[in-house]
Amino acid sequence: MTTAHALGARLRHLRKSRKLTLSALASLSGVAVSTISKIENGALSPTLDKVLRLADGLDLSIGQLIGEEQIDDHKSQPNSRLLPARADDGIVIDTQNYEYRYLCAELTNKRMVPIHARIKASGLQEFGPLERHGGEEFLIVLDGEIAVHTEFYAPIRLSRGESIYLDSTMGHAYVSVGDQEAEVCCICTEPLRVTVDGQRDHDSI
Amino acid sequence: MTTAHALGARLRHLRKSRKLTLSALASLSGVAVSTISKIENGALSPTLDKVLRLADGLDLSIGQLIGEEQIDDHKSQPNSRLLPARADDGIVIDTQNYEYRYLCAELTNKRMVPIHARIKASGLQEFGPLERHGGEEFLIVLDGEIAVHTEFYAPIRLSRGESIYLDSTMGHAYVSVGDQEAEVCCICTEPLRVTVDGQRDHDSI
DNA sequence: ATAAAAATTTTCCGATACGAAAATATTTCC
DNA sequence: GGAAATATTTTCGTATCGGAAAATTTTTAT
Repeated sequence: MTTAHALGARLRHLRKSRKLTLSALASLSGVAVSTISKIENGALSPTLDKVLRLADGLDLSIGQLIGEEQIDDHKSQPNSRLLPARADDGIVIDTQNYEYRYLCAELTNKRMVPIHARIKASGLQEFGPLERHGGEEFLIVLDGEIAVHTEFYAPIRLSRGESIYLDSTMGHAYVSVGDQEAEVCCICTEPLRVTVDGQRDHDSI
Repeated sequence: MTTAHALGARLRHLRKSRKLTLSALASLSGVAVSTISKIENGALSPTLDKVLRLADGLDLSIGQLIGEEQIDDHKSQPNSRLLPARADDGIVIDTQNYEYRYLCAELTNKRMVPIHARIKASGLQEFGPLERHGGEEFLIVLDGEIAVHTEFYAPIRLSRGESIYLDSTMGHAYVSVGDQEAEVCCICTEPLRVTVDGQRDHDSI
């Protein structure tokens, strides 16, 4: 079975990368050397019991050992990435309601997605159905004035310098108020495929 | 053994709460009825193989089935929180280098920490040692001009509307350039205890 | 190159997981 | 209450897991 084999390879890799011998891991985990060897070679489909002990010995969660869960470097491994976004940098996506500009898009694997947007729509009927997606978002008005329409709250007006935090799973729409198109900066916790011309085709807000 | 028993109880609870019979779960997971029964009664220490199939049948990750990992509401259960931050809202913290204003602080358990700040320091020597903390941060200049000093990069200047994304584990400092104090909006992925008068005592940037 | 040491794989066998079917318990419906 | 239906547990045989020790392979040292 492919899963068993995958686990074997994974376990071996994790053990080797920590420079542990079979017997070292055996004493850390309380699983016999021969058993670990067989697991690594896919000659055995281990009981949960053994897998939990191995995960414990390797100081991993079972999800991490199995490969379901990311082995997270965020906390342990200090990164040192940096990327400024100049005035006209960024990937621009133009939609009915917004003109998005993805900031710092060259920096991948970010935990936040910062977006600069011009808000073109100025009324809910013009906007269409509320948007919804995973995660949370924070928005601050850089210029102009906007109204925030949501599924469960009365509309809220925000002017320059004001901001809002909301759960993106709740339907929401930002529309400009007044004559000028408002500018905002929006930071999302999860990327989303945005609809352009009814087709989802861009990593987006 | 307590672990086996715990898994049994957990599995039974999860199955019942979904109103599944043993045979229903059996056909969902491909594990025999008798085996599931024995696992639930702690009469058996199942192989990883079976546990993975059960997790799959219950539409859970193995971590969630085992109880190591939270059964997470973030993704499945849409929240609907919302909080606007008005011009003079927010918790203000005054330090040597910055005057912080925590936005939307009443909304707890956020995945991002938005902060409005006035940058008081205007030179590195005035600033003191670089700051560092966990997570990542995104900063956009609302007014004025700043210089970004970091541990590993040459200083970077940003003026109004420009922004930067960086790993907060890298030493960093923002200082105002020119005569006026710059205003910025900074969003962090992790709260940090900030030092005031040399004592860490506030949840902060 | 050879011996010694260390690491890994294989062998062997007792213990146990697993599934089919039988036995028992529980629920449903007159 | 009793019969039928449904759900769960138990039984039992086979397959396989798991550990100790033997056999093999790899590494280290001289």
